Order: sequence, then C-alpha cells, then structure tokens
Amino acid sequence: MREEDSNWFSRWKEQLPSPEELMPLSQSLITPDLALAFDIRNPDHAHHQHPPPPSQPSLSEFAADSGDLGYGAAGDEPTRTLKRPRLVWTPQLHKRFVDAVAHLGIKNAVPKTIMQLMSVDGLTRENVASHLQKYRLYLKRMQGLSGGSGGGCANGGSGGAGLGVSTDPATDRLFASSPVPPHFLHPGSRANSEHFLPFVSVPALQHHHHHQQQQMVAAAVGHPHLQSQYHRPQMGHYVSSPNSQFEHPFLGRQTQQPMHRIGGMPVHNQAASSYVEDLESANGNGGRKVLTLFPTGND
DNA sequence: CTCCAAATAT
DNA sequence: CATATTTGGA
Repeated sequence: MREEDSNWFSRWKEQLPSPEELMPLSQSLITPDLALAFDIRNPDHAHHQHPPPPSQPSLSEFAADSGDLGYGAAGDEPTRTLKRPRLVWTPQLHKRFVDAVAHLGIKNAVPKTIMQLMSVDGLTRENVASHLQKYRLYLKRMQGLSGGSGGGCANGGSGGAGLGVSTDPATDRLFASSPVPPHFLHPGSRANSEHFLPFVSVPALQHHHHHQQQQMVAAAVGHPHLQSQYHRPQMGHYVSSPNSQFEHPFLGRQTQQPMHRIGGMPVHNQAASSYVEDLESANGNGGRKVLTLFPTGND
C-alpha cells in the first residue's frame, strides 16, 4: 500500500518544477499600506502605471475599497495605523502553500519556513500558521475517514458521526480544491520525503524592503461594514473528487467590471488582463465584495 | 518559539 | 454562515 505513496510522489515531482521556478514566483499580496497609500483614487490622472506586460500576466491590481472606517482618508498617510485586510486564500495560493509544505517536509514545515518558501510577499506568519492549522486538521480528518484506520469507528464522536460520509464538511471546500499531495500524514508509515530535498535555496528573502512598487499580484480586501452573508448559488456542488484535479468554480469567468459604489464614490476599477475573480453578492442588507486575482502561472 | 484551540471580526 | 484573523495558553 505504500506504492501509492510512490505514485503520488512521482506525479508530484513531475509537476514540481524546481524551486527556481517556484522562487521567482514571488507574489505580493497587496499590503494594506500600499493599497491605501497608493490607492485607488485618482479621478483625474489616469496615470495608471501600466506595467501590463503583455507577455506575462503579472499585474498588480489593487482592490481597495474605500474604507468607510473612520480614518481620514485622503491626504493622510497613515503610517502604521492600518488594519490588515482579510486575506483571501485562493486555491492557487493554497496550492503554493501546499507545495511549500510538501517540499519542506513535515519536519521543516513550520509556519516560518513555509512562509519563507512561499515567498509570498505580504503573507505573514500568522496567516500561514492559521491556515496551516486548518490544513492539518483537514488532513487529519481525511485520514480518519478514508483510511478507516483500524477500527472503523474510532472517531469518537467528534463530529457527530452519523452524518454523511462524504467529505464535505463544508470546511474543506477550500482544501479540497487543491490537490492534496502531502500524504505525509499517515501515522505508522512515516515516509520521510526529505530524501529528495534537493534544494532549499531561498536566496532572496529579506531584501528589498523599500517602498517601491514591487510586483503585486494578489490583492484581497475584505470590505466590511454591514454584515453581509454572501452565498454562492446554492451550496456549491463542485465537490470535486478528492483526487481529481481541482476544478475551479470560478476561473474562466471574467466578470465585467461592475462599478463599485463606495459611499457614493465611484471607484476606478481597472481590470487587468489577469484573472480577476470577483465575488459579489448583494443582499438586501449589504454587499460584500472580494477581489482576488492571482497571476500564478503555477500549475 | 511554535502549535493548539477558541474567540472575535469580517 | 463561513472564513480568516486574532488572542491566550501549553
């Protein structure tokens, strides 16, 4: 039964290019400072910095919603009084996360290292740590269900066992979308995949820290105000098979650019040629908007 | 310092 | 409500 392990590994290794490829993948999360500082408001100068590299979809798109929070908005440069916007873990980003973990090995798979290997600018340890926890839980959960480990109903109760066996506790939605490679989980058979830890070159990490505009890629800003419950068209049924490649519910849907009215102020929204995922839902009560775009040429 | 678990905010 | 962030403790 371990053969499977080898299997996934070979597949994985194929898909895993090399750290070099991974490395350059530096994504930059939109940093709040930048977002606000740079910001989006420039009704006059359409100076858009068009770095739209036609060849490579590396764009920096910021989705900044006007914060109606109480800070002085324009003209003010909040140096450090910024709140961190909600980070949205996109499948791609998650994938990177998984990749990093897989390559690091369970041993080094600590938040810090992962974060470093991910090289996602803007990503913080907290982000990774939190996500990592969830990821682990997800894996553990799967183990228990799929492996059947032993007895069958060892699950003690947690989870009210009687529910459907399907793996859709709703919480795994995100994780399920990603090809969970690392099956380094399996207690008992601990395969150290570190056999092949060819390179862990994370050369440039803490370098340019200047406020220069780096390449920002993913931007996610959760705009609060008003609680809103966004709901997908019914509970998503994209329950892809656990092993099937991930199918994106979105991807492939280029929504137009709806005008965002923020507090009555039209916001200039520029849609880059990148994947722009926008989920919006309008509820009678309010609307929650989330913009996430990722130029991850990965996968 | 890292991980875990829960509370809180969005 | 679900998700992500954040706090507190081991």
